[in-house]
Amino acid sequence: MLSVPDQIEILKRGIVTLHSEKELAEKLARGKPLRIKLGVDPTSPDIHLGHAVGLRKLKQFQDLGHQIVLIIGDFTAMIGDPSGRSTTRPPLTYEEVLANAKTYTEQAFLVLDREKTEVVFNGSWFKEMPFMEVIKLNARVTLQQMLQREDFKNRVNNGTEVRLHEIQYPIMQGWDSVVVRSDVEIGGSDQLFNILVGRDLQKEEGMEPQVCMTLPLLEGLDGVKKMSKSLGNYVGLTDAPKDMFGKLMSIPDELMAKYYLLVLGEVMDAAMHPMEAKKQLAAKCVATYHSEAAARECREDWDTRFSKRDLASAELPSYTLGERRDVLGVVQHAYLTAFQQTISGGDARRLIQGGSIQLNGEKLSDPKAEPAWEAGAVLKLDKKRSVRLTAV
RNA sequence: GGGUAGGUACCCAAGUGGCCAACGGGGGCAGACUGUAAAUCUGCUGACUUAUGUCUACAGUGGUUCGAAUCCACUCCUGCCCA
Repeated sequence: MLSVPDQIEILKRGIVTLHSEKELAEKLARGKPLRIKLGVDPTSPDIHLGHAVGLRKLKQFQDLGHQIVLIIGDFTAMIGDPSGRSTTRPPLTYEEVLANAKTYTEQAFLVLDREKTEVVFNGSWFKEMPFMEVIKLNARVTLQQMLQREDFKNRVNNGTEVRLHEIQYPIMQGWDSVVVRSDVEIGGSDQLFNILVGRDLQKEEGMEPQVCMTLPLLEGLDGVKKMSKSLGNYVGLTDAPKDMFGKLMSIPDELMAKYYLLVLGEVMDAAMHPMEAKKQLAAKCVATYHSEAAARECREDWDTRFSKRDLASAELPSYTLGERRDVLGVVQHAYLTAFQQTISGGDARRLIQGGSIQLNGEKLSDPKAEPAWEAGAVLKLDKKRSVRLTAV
């Protein structure tokens, strides 16, 4: 095992807060593997790069020989973490949560070492908890403490509802720490309050409080809001290589340095042309979650399609005409067969009239026209998607 | 429990009998411009193979009316004040 200062040096990289470095040093100094907790709520089936920030930190701990405890919040997911939210989360059924949990852990192991990770479901202790215990737990936290939280405070002030189950969330997350006897808990910076509740509860149970470590939140593709599935501004770990590459290319320039740091754990070369820097970011990310080969392919594909604007020689999904020959029908059919996406006639019409639909570079702006479709021709559907006609 | 203000499209929000598929903003999509992005400008943003057309939609159910998001009744839901 590395020396304490060396470990701390690695672990402190890229974090926002650490309560406290002294406590962490003391724990590390004992020379025994620490129990590192990260709780994730399977509210959606996919993990994205935002979640991966925490997982990468865990991996560092894991590589240093510590024990990772990944808590799957099957129970807390049904409440939904109110952190940073301005409205109550829509409830999920338990079946949905379990299904999500399954794919979730699979994806977490794209980053973590499966063999060395302890995975527990918090439903295993909350599901059967007697109401008496719930009351006791609740007695330990005051309403005033809860209302200090920015998100609750804002909601109260704005007259938006705050449901009582939502204020249970921090208590439950804190209790998780007691149950798994964590030495360190990791979370996004919005988790600070919740993690600190865990410290309080541990102290009350006569345990040594966990060290609290928070990480920056990764902004999503829009560059402003936190990356999240519900906002649709995320890059999924299992996104197809080309999607992953394309999405990363669409992030605002200002965000690149942060992505380099949090997604790749690297420092961006500020001297590099932004375009090149972004391509490398995208390629490295694809290489991490897919393969080097895939990364190279994506990059070449990107260069042909966008940098050289040479759709003709790019590799595109092939598309075979259906019954209908008019532009409107073909567009709808192409979306459906090549991308499994149903678009309404209205949407198709809007794309056509907006000039998005192009056949070999020529705009097809009349929905009812029946142009001469030829095998090998390139039909552009929208910014990112084109198809190549096969048989006619 | 009492009083009171409300519930309009993805979100905020206007509209208070016909001119309403519903102003405006945000968001989203597309085009031009680019470096892919940002910024800017433009168009679009309920569904139906554009139709002076039909259907579905202004919390829900019923009603009044030639005609309702708009009026009435009841129901459900939320905020605020009081208990």
